[in-house]
Amino acid sequence: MNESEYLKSYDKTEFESPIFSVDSVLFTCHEDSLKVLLVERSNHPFKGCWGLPGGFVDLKQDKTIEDTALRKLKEKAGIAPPYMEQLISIGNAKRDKRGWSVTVCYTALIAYEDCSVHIESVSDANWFSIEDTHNMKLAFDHNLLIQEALERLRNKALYSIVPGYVLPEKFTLPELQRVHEIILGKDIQKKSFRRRIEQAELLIETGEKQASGKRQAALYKMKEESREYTFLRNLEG
Amino acid sequence: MNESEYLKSYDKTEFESPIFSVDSVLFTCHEDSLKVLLVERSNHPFKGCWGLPGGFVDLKQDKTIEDTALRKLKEKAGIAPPYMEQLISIGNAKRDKRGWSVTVCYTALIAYEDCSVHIESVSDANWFSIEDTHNMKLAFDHNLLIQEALERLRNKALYSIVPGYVLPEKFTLPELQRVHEIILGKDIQKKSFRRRIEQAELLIETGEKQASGKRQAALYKMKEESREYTFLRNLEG
DNA sequence: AATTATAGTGTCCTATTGTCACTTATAAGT
DNA sequence: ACTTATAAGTGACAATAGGACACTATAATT
Repeated sequence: MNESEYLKSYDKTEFESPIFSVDSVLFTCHEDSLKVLLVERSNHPFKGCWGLPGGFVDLKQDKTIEDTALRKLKEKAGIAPPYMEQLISIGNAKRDKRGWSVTVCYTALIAYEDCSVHIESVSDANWFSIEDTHNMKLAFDHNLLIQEALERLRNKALYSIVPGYVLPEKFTLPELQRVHEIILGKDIQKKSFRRRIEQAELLIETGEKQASGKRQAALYKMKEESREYTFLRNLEG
Repeated sequence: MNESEYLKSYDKTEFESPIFSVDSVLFTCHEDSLKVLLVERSNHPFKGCWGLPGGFVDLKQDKTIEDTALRKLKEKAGIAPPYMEQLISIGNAKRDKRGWSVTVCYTALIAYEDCSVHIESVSDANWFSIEDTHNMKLAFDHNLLIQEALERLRNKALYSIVPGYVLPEKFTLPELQRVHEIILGKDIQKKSFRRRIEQAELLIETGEKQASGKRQAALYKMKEESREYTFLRNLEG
């Protein structure tokens, strides 16, 4: 049998395969607290429970699993997040009562301001403080996924400025530092923080200033390279 | 409809779902060269091509996707590797001619000596130098997966001693350093390398010495914690 | 015993972060 | 207009850990 004959005769329903879904842990920062987007499930299983935004691949619409994650995020948050990264996949016989199930989970970051209007308009989606989710029994193993995402984000805060993607396009260095401090749960030396960002030339100074507080802080934008950049040396964890 | 009624009526074949598979990039080090285990495919698609060891989940046998990866690796390498870590998942409409397909890919490390006998006994599996795989057209997107795994392994070599899992249980510091040098493709300062391992107390000195070469090197074992440990500061990439 | 190659150490240099006091800019109150 | 309070941003030195490289130690070979 040659390949084209094989492909014609191939029936993918012949072997039982796992249920496959895609989920996302979407973080933002608001009022000095790290938040995660949760969605109230309208269907079984875990009907009425809160869980991560996600769902099944639409084989017609989605070209990649990232498309699936983005499509589901856009439904709930209104826009595509400026930062998204694959976190982990979990697959086992127990996580879903319907049967053997696999999820690919993404981590994403977005500015609160960029989606607050949409989220407030959607009745079944809401931001929750990370600490609050620890006391909630979320759908499936979504508590675990949030925990994994949080650990990854904390690591990122130590050796990159990726956490900055929870801020609007233009932001100040004190704002960026505060985001890192919230994620790490501890204060950072202002000088250390600024110095490494300056040396690595990770930000573009817009020339504008933020008109708030006392002395006005300079506004910066992310460089595209900052997405990938990792410092040679971590901030001390 | 309550949950148990829902579960009874649930038919997972109702919605088309992607083909789902699990693959592994198994590395070892031998004769001053980084090797990867490849398997010659006996079935379509890519019949006759070399590809990564992997396959479909056996819903009866496998409890988790890691079980699937391990089962397939054991078939080809004879034993379970001492280090395994999830690398990435790739899922899209194009990677498999049979249809929309997802793979979860693992990276694993093993000592050459621990599986050479088995691999030599298996006709369809073999070690290939990383450089050689670059000139081979592997099945599916397996060239890409190897590339991703290699980048991850290089990173690990900069901030951990995880690459040591390509050595037998007991090994010398010069051997470990050589492994890192092979992976990084550049020499490392002996003193720097030894110092950081000593300071972090990552290895157990067995008290034995290796009887080869001129001066005999001390033999060490991995500590279980070394699997997770990351240095605060990288070796210079 | 001398030679040689590899294992392992001592020491100084360098780069980056930690610490913290200091200066600068702006809003608000007098 | 001047003062004051507060947050932004800088200067300077200490501490830490890797880079460089010469040195010593140990075993096999001659």
